[in-house]
Amino acid sequence: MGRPATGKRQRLVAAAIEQFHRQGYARTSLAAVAQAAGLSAGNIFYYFKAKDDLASAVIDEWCAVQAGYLAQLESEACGWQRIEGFLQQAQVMRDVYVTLGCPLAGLARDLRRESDALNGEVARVYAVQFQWLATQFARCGAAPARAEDYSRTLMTDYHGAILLAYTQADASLIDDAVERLRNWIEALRAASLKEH
Amino acid sequence: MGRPATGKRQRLVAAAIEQFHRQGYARTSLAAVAQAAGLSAGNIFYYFKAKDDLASAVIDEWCAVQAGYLAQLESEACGWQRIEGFLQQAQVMRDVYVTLGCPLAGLARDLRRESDALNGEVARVYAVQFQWLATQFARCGAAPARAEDYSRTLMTDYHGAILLAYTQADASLIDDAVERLRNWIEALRAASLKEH
DNA sequence: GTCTATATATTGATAGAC
DNA sequence: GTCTATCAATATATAGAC
Repeated sequence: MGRPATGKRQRLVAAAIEQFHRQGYARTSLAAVAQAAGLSAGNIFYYFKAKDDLASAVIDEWCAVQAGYLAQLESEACGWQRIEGFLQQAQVMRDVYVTLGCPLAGLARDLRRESDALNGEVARVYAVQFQWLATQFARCGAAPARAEDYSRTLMTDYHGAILLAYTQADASLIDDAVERLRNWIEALRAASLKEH
Repeated sequence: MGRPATGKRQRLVAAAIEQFHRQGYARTSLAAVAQAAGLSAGNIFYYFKAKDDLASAVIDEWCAVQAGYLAQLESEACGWQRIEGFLQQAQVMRDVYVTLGCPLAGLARDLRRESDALNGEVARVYAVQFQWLATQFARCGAAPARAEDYSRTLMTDYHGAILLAYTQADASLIDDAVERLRNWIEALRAASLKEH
């Protein structure tokens, strides 16, 4: 790969993730990212030959972060508890979401408007969540089509709550949605127990 | 007000609305907005002394557009039909939402990251929707606290669907959410009829 | 292979002409 | 009151030094 072992590339990606989230892609200058990572202004172009490439690396990192988080969740809990564990992410990150919004939603908008090349790349990160949830619902006994439908319902309500909590600066929209979804999951579980 | 009668100001706002939606706030140059409105590059600063002021005018216009749309809905339908009419907005605008996302959500992100002065201004536009829905639910017989809760539930699912339809470039997420919410509203209506 | 000095383009904004 | 020529700052990107 020819990547240097100094870890500067990783530091650049980490700095980019934070600044993209905080200020958005367009407003974040490569010079600022380089500086935050301890490099001189123009040096970042050695590691990423264009701003697009840095964005691409950021998306890859988000995919890895999400996959890692969900894998950990899978090792810690079982069945319906895994799905409820997913909801906890919104509460753990609540204040960040209210202040800066969901980083994925921000990136999705920024990158789709900025570069055709990156169009749809962020969808991959969401797809990780969609698919993981569908898998969990299926393992809880839902038929494949049902499992996917449940996943989409949960994702829609979940990310809608994060979005509006951000725009309205009102954390209670997240709390309410999480409670609503918990009740919904409980009802599904009760119904599935009845069947057997 | 001292505003010119030529309508140039209105044309600037209209051009800004479209370009902010299409490319985002940061990437939209004032020169491009001026040109789209038929003015020379620097002339826009006569009508808006800073980019912030143009953004502020755009938000005001969005508030007026939303209020106008909801007032029309109120004159065309009654009771539960009004709430179902609200859902239709997502289906009428479906293709635009999938391609460019919800313009309010885009503005909310852009402006909040760009300027502290405009922080929370976009919340006013969403608030128009929140409040209108709560009013309609209340008129359908829901207690005030319940009506507000219903409004928040509908808004969360509704805007979540628009968001994910955009990020995933998948219109069916909107269709599914609208159908789900229609059924939910029908269930509420049936339950309220039972009470009386 | 790693980094720095510099080019080029574009931006938001202003001073001042008509 | 209306608009134009121009500024100063900042951005991405490159050529080439170490």
